[in-house]
Amino acid sequence: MVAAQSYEELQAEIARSYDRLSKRLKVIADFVLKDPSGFALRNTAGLANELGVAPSAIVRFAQAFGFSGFSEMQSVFKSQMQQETRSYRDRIRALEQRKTGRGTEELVTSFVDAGIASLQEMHRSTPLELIEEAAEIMASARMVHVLAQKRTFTAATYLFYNLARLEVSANLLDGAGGTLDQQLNLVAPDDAVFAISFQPGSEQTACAFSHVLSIGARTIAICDVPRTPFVNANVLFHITEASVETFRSLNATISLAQILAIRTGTLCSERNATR
Amino acid sequence: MVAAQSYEELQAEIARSYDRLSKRLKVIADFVLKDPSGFALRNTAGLANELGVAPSAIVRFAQAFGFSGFSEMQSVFKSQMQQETRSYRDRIRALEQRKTGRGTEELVTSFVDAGIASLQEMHRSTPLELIEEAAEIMASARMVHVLAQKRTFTAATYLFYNLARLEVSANLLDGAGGTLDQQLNLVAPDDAVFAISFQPGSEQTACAFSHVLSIGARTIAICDVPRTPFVNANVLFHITEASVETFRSLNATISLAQILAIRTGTLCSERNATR
DNA sequence: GTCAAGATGGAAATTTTAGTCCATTAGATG
DNA sequence: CATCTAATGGACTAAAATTTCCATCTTGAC
Repeated sequence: MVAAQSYEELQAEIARSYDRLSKRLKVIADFVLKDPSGFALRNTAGLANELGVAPSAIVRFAQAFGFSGFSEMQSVFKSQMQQETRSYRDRIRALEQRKTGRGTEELVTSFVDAGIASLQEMHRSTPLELIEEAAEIMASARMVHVLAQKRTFTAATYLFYNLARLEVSANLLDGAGGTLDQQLNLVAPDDAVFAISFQPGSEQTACAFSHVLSIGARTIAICDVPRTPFVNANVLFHITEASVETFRSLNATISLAQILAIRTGTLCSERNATR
Repeated sequence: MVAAQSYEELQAEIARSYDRLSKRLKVIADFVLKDPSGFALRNTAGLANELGVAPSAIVRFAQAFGFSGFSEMQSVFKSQMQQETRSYRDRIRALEQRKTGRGTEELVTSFVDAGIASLQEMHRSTPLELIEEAAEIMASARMVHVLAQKRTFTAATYLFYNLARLEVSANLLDGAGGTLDQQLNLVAPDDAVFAISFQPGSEQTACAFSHVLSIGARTIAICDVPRTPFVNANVLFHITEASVETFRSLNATISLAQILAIRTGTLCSERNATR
C-alpha cells in the first residue's frame, strides 16, 4: 500500500477506512479527523497520553495507512498546516521567482493573487475580539488621531475618511509641512491614537507613538512585524501583506481600516441613540 | 531572567530587546517575528539551515529570552498556533450553523469577499492594452497630476506615492485649502492628468477634469460609471467595486493604481537607460 | 596593532522521540 | 469451553533532535 501524499487524500482515506479499523485505531482516527493541527504539533507520547493509548498504537496507525511510521505521516499534517498559514507567500514567492516573462498580464495576475491572499490571511489571522476591542477604544475616545507616514499614509487617509463620514471625531496626524510636533500637542489622555507602520517604517511615526504612549492615550496599531514601540499598544493588529517585486499590497490594511471604522461608527451611533 | 509565558508577552519582549541582540540573534528574531508558525513547526536543524546560522545559535536565542533551550521556547509558539487554528475553526463552524447573526464575523467575511470579488472583476474586465496605453501616456508626460477628492482621494495618494517612489514626476492635485484652481495652473499641455471619480463624485473633480481637457493635456480616468467629462479621457478604466451596505470596497482601484504606477516606472527607467 | 570581551560554528554529549519486537490479552469462531 | 487470530501495551533499540562545550573568529577599545 502506498501512502496518500496529499492532505486531502489522506483525510479522505482515513474517513473511508474508518470501519475497518480496530478499536484503538478508531480512537486515533477520531482525533486526527477532529484536530489535525493537534496531530501536527505534538509527539507520540503526548498524543498517546491524551488519547489513553500506547505510543506504539500511534505508530501502527500511521503504518496502517502506508507510512513508514508516525513521523512520515505527521509531516503531511505539518506541511498542510504550513500551507494553510503561508500558502499565499509561497504563491507570491513562486511568482517573484519566475521573472522571465514579466509582462503586464503576469503583473496584473500577481497583484490580484497577492491581494486575494492578503485579504484571506487577514481574515484568518485577525481575532474578532481585537476588532471589538479596537472599535470600543475608538468609540469611547474623545477623538481618534490617525498616525501614519509614507506607504501606510494611504491607509490612514482611508480610515480617517470613513471615520469622519460616520461622524466619529477624527484627526489625521499627517505631519504636513513638518508640523507633527505641533499636531501631537493636540493629543489628550482621553483620546485614542491609531498608528499604521510597515517595515522599514518611519522614525517619526515611532517617536510620535512613544510620545502618545507616555501621555496615556489609548493606542491601536497595525504592523507587519511586531516591533517597538508598537508592541506596547493597547491593541496590536499583525497584518501580513503579500508583496510583488518589493511592492507590498495594501488590500488587507485598507479593508481592516474600513471594517474598524464601520464597527466604531456603529458603536458610536448606538450610544448616541440611548442617551 | 524568567521567560515570558504568553505568546503576546514573548513577542513584545523580542521586539523590545531587538536592538540589544547580536547579529545572528537579530536574524533569528526577524524570522520569529515574521513567521511564528514556521518557528512552531520546524526543528533547529531546519531553521538553522534556512536562516544560514548554526543550530546552536537558535538555542542561544531561546536562552537569551530566559528559556532553558529551543524546545521550551518553541512550545509557546506551538500552543499559540493550536489556539489560533482552533478558534478559526470554531468561527467557521459557528458561521455555518446560524446564518442570521450579523456580528463582526459577518462584517469581516463580507468585506473580504467583496474585496476578492472586486479584484477578480477588475482582472477580468480590464484590457491589458488599456494598462499599456495609460502607462505609456504617463511615462511620456513631463509630469503626472493625480486628481481625486473624498473617497477616491485614498487611491490617489497611493498612486502618487508609488509614482514618486519610482521616480516618475508626479503631483497630487489635492485641493488643500481650496487651492485647486491654483494647482491647476501648473498643468501644461505636455502633462498627463490621472483622475479617479466614483459616484456621486465631486463636482470640483469634474470641473477640473474638463479644464485640463481643454488645455490639451493627455488624460486617464478611473470611474465606476462612465459619465462626462471622464468619457472624454484618452484612456478610461471602468472599475466595478463590490460594496457592503453602502460601503464600497477600494481594493480594485488601489491595486490598479499600483499596477499602473509600476508599469509606468518600468517604462520610464527603460527609457532613461537607453538615453 | 594589541588585547579583551563577546559572538560564532562545529563537534561531541545528552536527551528526547520514534520505531520494533514480543509476551499478554481480548475477541471471535466452532 | 477451547482454540486461534488479531490487537495491544510495554520494554528495548535505533534514530533524531537538542544542548553543551570549546576552539576560533569578530568587534571594539585603547
